Amino acid sequence: MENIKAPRGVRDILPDESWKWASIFDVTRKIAEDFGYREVHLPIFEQTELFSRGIGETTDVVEKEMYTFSDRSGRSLTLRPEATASMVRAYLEHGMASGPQPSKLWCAGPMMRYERPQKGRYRQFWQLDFEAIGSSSPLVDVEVIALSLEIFRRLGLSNLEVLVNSVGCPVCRPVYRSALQAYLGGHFESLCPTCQGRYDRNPLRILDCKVPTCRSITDGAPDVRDHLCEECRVHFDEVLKGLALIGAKFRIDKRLVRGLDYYTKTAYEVLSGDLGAQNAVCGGGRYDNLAEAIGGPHTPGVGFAAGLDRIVLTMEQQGLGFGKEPSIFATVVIADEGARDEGLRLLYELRKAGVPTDMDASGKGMKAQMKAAGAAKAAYVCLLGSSEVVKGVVALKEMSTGTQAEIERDRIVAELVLKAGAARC
RNA sequence: GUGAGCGUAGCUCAAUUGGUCAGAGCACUGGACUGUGGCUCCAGUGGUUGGGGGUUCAAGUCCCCUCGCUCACCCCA
Repeated sequence: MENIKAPRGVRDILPDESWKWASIFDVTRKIAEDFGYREVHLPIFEQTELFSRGIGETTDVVEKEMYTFSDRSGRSLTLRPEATASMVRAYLEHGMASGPQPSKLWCAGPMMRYERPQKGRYRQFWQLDFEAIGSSSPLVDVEVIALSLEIFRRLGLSNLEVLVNSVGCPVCRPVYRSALQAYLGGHFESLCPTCQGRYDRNPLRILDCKVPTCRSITDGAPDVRDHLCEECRVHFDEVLKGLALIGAKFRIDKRLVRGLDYYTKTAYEVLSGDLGAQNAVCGGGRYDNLAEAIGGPHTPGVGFAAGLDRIVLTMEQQGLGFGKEPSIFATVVIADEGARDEGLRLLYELRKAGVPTDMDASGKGMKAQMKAAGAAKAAYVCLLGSSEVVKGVVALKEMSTGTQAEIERDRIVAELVLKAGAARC
């Protein structure tokens, strides 16, 4: 066990941090209920084809970021790099189309991508994933976006930017693509090398380039909105109208394109101003062709994924609170060995009664036990020595004030249950 | 995959031009206060200075390699 460390790009979420994560899950779970989304737990590995066909063979994720391996029977499996494809797979596999539509589902869990780690980017990262599958209504797009914004609102996040765009559909995207290529062709020599490479493979990505010269070229590029087909144009307008109606703050960004092939129509992103270069805290959109791509019937869907690691980073950066950190409520302190048995009994009576209680197990001196109680931020100490045991009492010390009083042994549990209950409110 | 910066006790960091430089604070454990925490004081545990090689009388301190971390490109949550 010497020198074995966690693999590159993964990390341990330790107690000082994990309780913050738990509080975010609490908030998320409540919002899911408020919006009518039900939780599912999905496998963290799937057949490789699910992702290669669903996300798109030529995407970066599939080409170079997947953890793919064969199991002992030779099947090719892949650690999930995202959840949407799994969600749609589960929807199809369990015939959810026969239930009320759309199926509104969510899940939370780790995703794995083989990338170079940097601020806000890990090889195993956590996402909150919400999907509404089985409806093509723009109101569902609105709901999904609104849900993500509600999460950030309740967590108290500020300095966020919401970008919305439409990436069209198989009917109009090729038209726009050609128009874009025609325009960019005139500036080909001025584009950066990577963009020149993107020109044929994925010209839409050039809109996203950060190189200043590319940006100034694309400033004058044709706008997707002028090339959407009737259906996509109407859909986009409805989404924008719906967002405006519910008072969502957002900006239309014609440069917004998504890296995954399955997106159609609505694409959106939420950016945090308090992260590094990896500033997307949430991204999503509509994927009406995903189900077919993985072998199912045509099934529209829309959803988003929010990055938990990045949410936590942003919240810490903004100095936001995470609710109350759990701590022990009472500590049983033994003054001498003659009280140890009684102390043990009291410890478990309190625990059974639901009072978070601890007690030293290693035979430390009383002073050390008191110190530990203080360090654990216990609100009360139940002090037991031989004399207390004989008298049938417990010396109850309130740590914040230092005051101490003797309570009858048979009343102590009820007393602490009461105090603990009051402390929770 | 590419580039830059950095790697000294659990944590945060010291160590003049290579020469008692392997230290401090915090944390932890114990003690001063033999039945009482948060303050103070004292002591102790803890490092083959990421690893390997080289230069030198002498290297955390210079050179090379390697591993790792961080940030950025790329891409995205």
